[in-house]
Amino acid sequence: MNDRLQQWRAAERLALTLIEGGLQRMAARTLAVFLFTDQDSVTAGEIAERLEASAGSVSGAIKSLLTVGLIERLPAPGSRREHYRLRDDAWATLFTSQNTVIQAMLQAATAGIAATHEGDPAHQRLAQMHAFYQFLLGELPALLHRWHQQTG
Amino acid sequence: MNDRLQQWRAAERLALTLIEGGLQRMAARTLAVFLFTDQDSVTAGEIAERLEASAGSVSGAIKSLLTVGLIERLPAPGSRREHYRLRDDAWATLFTSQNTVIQAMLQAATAGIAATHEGDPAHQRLAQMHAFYQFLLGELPALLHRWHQQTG
DNA sequence: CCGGCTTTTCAGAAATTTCTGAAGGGTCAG
DNA sequence: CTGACCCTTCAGAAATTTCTGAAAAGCCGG
Repeated sequence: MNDRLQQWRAAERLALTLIEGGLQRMAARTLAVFLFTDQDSVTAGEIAERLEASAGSVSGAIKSLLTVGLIERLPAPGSRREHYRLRDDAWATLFTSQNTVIQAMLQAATAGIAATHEGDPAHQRLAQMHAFYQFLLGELPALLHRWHQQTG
Repeated sequence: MNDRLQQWRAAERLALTLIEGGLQRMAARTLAVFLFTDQDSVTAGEIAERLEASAGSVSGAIKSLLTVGLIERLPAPGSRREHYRLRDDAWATLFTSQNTVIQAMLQAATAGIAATHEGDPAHQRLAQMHAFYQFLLGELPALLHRWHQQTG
């Protein structure tokens, strides 16, 4: 029946999922708009209207999405308003942004290893942690490579 | 010099990293204790003392760590207190717990695809999203398999 | 079965995160 | 140069998350 309603529901559900995945609330809702819009690009004002949110919070959300690299600002098409759209490799980017977490884990493990003595149980546990994240860090580039090849 | 101080600092830093990774504050600090303790297992009371936190919050943290499968309750060694320790495959488990997020992403994308028409830009974007997470979901089992092989 | 020691539960407090609304800045048309 | 429009910034408000403290429940030794 009502396609619009269906889409609105799907968009809201997706936003909730994105929040689960670690995005901030308004950033997640904004990203959902970028996904579900029928236009090629949208402006901050359009997002605010669609989400019934203040211009301020939308501005903040856009800023964070830009920083992470999920959306991009389009070369101004002669209009006064800035246009944005979802980047092509947005999902891979979102996934990759966890690499920083992995690196942080590695560093934390390394620091812990340095602070403990060889034989300590803590030392061993930290070594295991280090090994796992080292492994992960090594695997991810190849994983993303396979993805890019597949879409080729 | 002061090993204890070094270890305490490393533990706190690791807790902060874990929080970045998505854990709740107290759960992260508790996990850090499990990593850095020199004992084989610890009790809730010991954790509360070390973190200078209330027994209540420690109880909540332990509960959540148990649920995610990062720690395990040990068969009572004749004592009145429950003993817990870090599970061997804790880190792989922590990583795997993101699979649920991936599955949720897939479902959200599927719902969106169903709610849009074939030619729509939104339809295409959702299809791309779906493809990526489908790919990821397919890769992860093999990744974890390689990890388990490597450790032997 | 009782007493003491632990842990769990939960309502309220504290802290943190997130949103809004208004002021300010930038840009383009005229 | 001016006016209109839109976006950004930021202090304060609102909402959510997280912690605590006290009460209650569980468990073991005696």
